[in-house]
Amino acid sequence: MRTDVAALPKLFDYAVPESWTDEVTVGTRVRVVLHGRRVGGWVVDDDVQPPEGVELLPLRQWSGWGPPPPLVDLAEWAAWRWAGPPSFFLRVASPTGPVRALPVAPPGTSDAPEEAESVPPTATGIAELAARAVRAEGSTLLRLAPTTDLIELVLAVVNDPATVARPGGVLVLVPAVGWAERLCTRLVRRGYAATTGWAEARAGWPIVVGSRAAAWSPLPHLAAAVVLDAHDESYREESAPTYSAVDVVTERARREGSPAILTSPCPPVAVCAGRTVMALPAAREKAGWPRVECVDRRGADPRSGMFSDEFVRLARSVLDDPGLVAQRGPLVCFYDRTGRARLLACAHCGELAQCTACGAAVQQDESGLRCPRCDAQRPVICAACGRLRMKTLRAGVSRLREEVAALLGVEVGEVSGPEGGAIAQTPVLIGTEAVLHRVRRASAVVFLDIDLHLLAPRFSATDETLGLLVRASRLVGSRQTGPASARLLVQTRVPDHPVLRAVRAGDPSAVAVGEEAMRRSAGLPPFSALAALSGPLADGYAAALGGAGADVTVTELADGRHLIMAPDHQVLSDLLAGVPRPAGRGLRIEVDPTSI
DNA sequence: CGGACAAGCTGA
DNA sequence: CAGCTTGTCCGG
Repeated sequence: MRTDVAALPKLFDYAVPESWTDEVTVGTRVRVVLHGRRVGGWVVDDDVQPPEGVELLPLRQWSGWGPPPPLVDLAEWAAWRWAGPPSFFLRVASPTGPVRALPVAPPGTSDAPEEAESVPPTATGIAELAARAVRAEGSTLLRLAPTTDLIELVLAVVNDPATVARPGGVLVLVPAVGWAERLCTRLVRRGYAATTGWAEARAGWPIVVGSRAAAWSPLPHLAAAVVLDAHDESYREESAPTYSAVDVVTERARREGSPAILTSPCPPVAVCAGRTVMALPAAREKAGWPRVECVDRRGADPRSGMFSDEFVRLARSVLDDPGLVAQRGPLVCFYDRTGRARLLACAHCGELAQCTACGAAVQQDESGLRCPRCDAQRPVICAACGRLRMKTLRAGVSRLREEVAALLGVEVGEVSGPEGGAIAQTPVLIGTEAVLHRVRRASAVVFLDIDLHLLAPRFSATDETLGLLVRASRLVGSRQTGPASARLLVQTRVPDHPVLRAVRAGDPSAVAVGEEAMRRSAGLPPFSALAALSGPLADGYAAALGGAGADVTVTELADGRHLIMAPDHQVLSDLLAGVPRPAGRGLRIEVDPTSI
C-alpha cells in the first residue's frame, strides 16, 4: 500500500480481510492504521511477500474505487519523470470524494458504436489525416489551422474502425474546463456517450473529455488519446511537480500500444520532437487562418501613440457597419499592460534594438546594449542606420482605454485579470491576455504592440506569441468567412519577424525550422532536459547534483534559481531520483521549466 | 506526516 | 534535574 502522505514515500504491507478480496485490487482506495494513526492510501500491489518477521495488520477500511492498475504504474513513472511524490499523481488520478459504486456503463459501448455516424469522406481531409494518425506508430501531431472545428477530428478518431477494434475508450484532452464541457455537450447531443465524470470514465464510458487533470482520467484502457491544442500552456502544471498532461497522455498511450493524436495550429518544436507531424495540403491549411495585416510602426511618430492610421480605418469600418458588432462581436484590442520590459529603438529611424545573436530585445546599461536572454553585449549603435542614440519606447499604457474611447468616440470596455465580472457590452474591448481567453468572438482583433511578446527575453517567446495569435484567430474566423474587416491587425516594429510572416502566410512550418536551429545551438529542449531548483535549500541540493554526474551541468540563473542541464530526461530524472533530497520544505524542483 | 524518544538548553 | 525545545528516526 502507498500512503497519501507525500513525505512518506515508503510502501507498507497489509493483509486484505477475507471478506473483501473481491473489492480490493491494485488502485483501490483504502485506509489503514500506521504507527498508531489512520492514513489513507492506495493498493499498489496485491500479491507481495511481507518482509521477515513482520506481523501484518489488516486493512481498516475500503474507501472506494481508485485509479485502474495501468494508472498506478503511470503514477510511479510520472513521479520519476517530474521528481515528485507518487502519491501526488495517484491523487490526481483519484476521485475527489469516495466513489463506492460505479454507474452502469451506457449501452453499446464496448461493441460497435450504436450509430456509426459516417463521417462524410470528406470536404476537409481531416478524416483521412485522422485515419493515418490512428494507424501510425507512436504519437502523431496534426497541424490544423486555428479555425478548424476539431469535433470533426474527434469523431473521425472515435469512429475509425481501428479505434473501434481496440479495447477501451477514447480520451480527449482540451486546454480548458469550459471547452471540455462544451465539447462533451456537443458529443452527447450527437448521440455519443461522452462524459467528463470520474466514475463514468472508471466504468468504461467510450469517450472521456477533460482538461489537464484528465490525463489521469481513470479509463480502464485507452483505445486512443486525442489532445487538442497541444501547444497550450495550460497542459502544464505550474506548481511542482510540474507535469505536462501532453507528456502523461503520450506515455500512457505508448504503454497501451494505442495512438496518441495531438493537434495544434502552431506546434512548438518541443511538442513536435519524437512525433510524426502531419498537415493538410498548404492551401487548405492556409484557408483556416484569418486575414492578417501587419502595420510597420518603425517610422511612426512617437506622439501618435499606439494608434496607426490602419487601426483607425479598421475601427471605423467595423463601427460604421450597422449590425456588425451585434452579429460578429466587438472590436478587440490586445495589449499586455503587465509587460514590464522596455523596448529600445533607434531615435532616428525607429529600428528596434535587438540582440544580434538571438533576436531578443536588448537593454541598455553602462557598458552598452546587453541581451537579457543570452547575455551578448554590443555597443549602442543602430543596426539599420548606424546612429548612436536610442529612445525608450512604450510609456505607461494605463490611459490606453481612455485614449481609444476618445479617438473613436465610442464606449470602450476593459477586460483584464482572470475570471469574475461580466464582460462589458461595448462595441470596443481592450484588455490583456484575458481578453483573448474570455471573449468568444470579435469583428476584428488588433494587437496594439505585439513586440513585447515577440521579443520577450524568454526562449518560449515565439511559442507564446504564436499561441496569442491563434487565440485571436479563433475570435475573428478564417479568411474565407465574414466581411473584409474580419482580420487581425498587428502593430509591430518587426514586421519581418518569422512569426508574423508565418501567420500572414497561414503557414507556421517555417517558424519551427528557425526555432529548432536556435534550440539546437543553444542546447535547449528538446536537445537537452532541464530542471530549475529554487528555494532556501536549492543551493545545497544543486551542489550535490553538480558533483554527481559528469554529463550534467549546473548553472545559476539571474533570478537565483539553479538550472540543471542534462542530455536527456533519462539522465535528468535518474539523477534527481538518485540524489537524496534534503528533508523538509524549502526546495522546489521544476522539471521542464517554462521560463529560463 | 506525526509520534516517540534522545539529546541539548534554561533556570531555580 | 524538571520542563521544555530541537533533532532524528521510523512506520507493515
